Amino acid sequence: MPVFFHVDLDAFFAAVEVLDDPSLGGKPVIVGGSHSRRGVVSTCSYEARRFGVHSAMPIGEARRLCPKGIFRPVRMERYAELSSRVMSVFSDFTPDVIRVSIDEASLDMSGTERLWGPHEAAAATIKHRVAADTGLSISIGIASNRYLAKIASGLEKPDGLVLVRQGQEADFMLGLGLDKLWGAGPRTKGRLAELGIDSMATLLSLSAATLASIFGESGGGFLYKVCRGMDPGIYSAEPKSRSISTETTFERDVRDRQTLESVLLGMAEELCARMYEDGLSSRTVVLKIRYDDFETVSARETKPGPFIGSAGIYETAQSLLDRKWEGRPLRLIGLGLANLGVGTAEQGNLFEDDREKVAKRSAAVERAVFAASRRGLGKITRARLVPKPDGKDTRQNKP
DNA sequence: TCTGGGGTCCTAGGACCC
DNA sequence: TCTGGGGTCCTAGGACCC
Repeated sequence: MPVFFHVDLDAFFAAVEVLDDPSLGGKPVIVGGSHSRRGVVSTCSYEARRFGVHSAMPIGEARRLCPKGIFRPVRMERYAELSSRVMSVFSDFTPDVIRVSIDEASLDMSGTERLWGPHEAAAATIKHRVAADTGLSISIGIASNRYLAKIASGLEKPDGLVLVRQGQEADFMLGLGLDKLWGAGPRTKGRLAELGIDSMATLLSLSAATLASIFGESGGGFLYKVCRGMDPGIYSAEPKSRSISTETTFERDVRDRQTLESVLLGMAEELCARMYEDGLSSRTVVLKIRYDDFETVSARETKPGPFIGSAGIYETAQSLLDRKWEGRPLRLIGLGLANLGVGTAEQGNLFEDDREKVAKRSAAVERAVFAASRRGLGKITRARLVPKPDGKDTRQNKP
């Protein structure tokens, strides 16, 4: 019998802040936004949630709702470190651990009763181990498929443990409100409400064909399965495409081309370095801009062959900016690489003309520079990225 | 009180080829 | 002269998640 545990760290970022500063225990801790005017809440403690604060809420609103809240910036490296320790605990219980996000994992615990006893006992053991090794608290959902386990893990947070018994999958879903459906966001829920579908039972009464006609083949199929307690296959496959991206929201809107270009140049270099580190290559650049009225536009360009070095990425970004930007003030700019594949550009089938030889040589130099800066041999950067002595660096969270 | 950053997947339409 | 599907690649936008 297949059995999956879904494990979710409770208020993870806020819990780490309390762990590292125990005087925060029992207080409304709100992580996010750093010092930015335009930040949002990333995670907050359960004490803060009692004031109505929640994830993705603008920091200003959180401050208004919870004036005595303790606001902390995001320390992603520290969270990543603890996340790794927690994940390694999970690996002691089963070799099949899917790390879903920094604070969640899906464990295939099928056939582990001999080793760890009944599932609820095993879950309790995992909780103890995580608490002993890291001081953190987790919630666990247990079910015969990953989707139900995921739902179950969220029902009794914090420190929750919910088991969906074999054969009870459909009944379990029937007992839940539509608000508990994972994978149906505000848009889908709104559409369901419009159609008068206000309960799991009503949703269950609709045929697969009806659902597909309303929500499309994929969305309809998802809803059809999920309300029956069947696995829609949320974490099953390897990701089809990989992409990496970076974006920044300016402290104040920007309409100066020079500023935008220097931000793009820094982004091109950062993305290029990440791509090399992961041993990937890409032929597609994606530019994203958001105007002051929040209108968001993207543009992409795919080249016949992979990018070699950051120069080509930067040049493509510039031409995309030419094509898309209307010159109105921007609140955000972002750059990404899509269609990432394994293998460095050198291994791709490229024409060996002279220009490319030169490009390769400069890419090799660039890689050496990235490697050197990773080893801490001083910060090497292009002159254009150094803030002018009199000017302000408008980039946020970028020292 | 305005709305972060990093991802994945889906859809619809166009281009191009057979 | 007009009309077909099917397949693949690409683009832009949107939904959703943590």
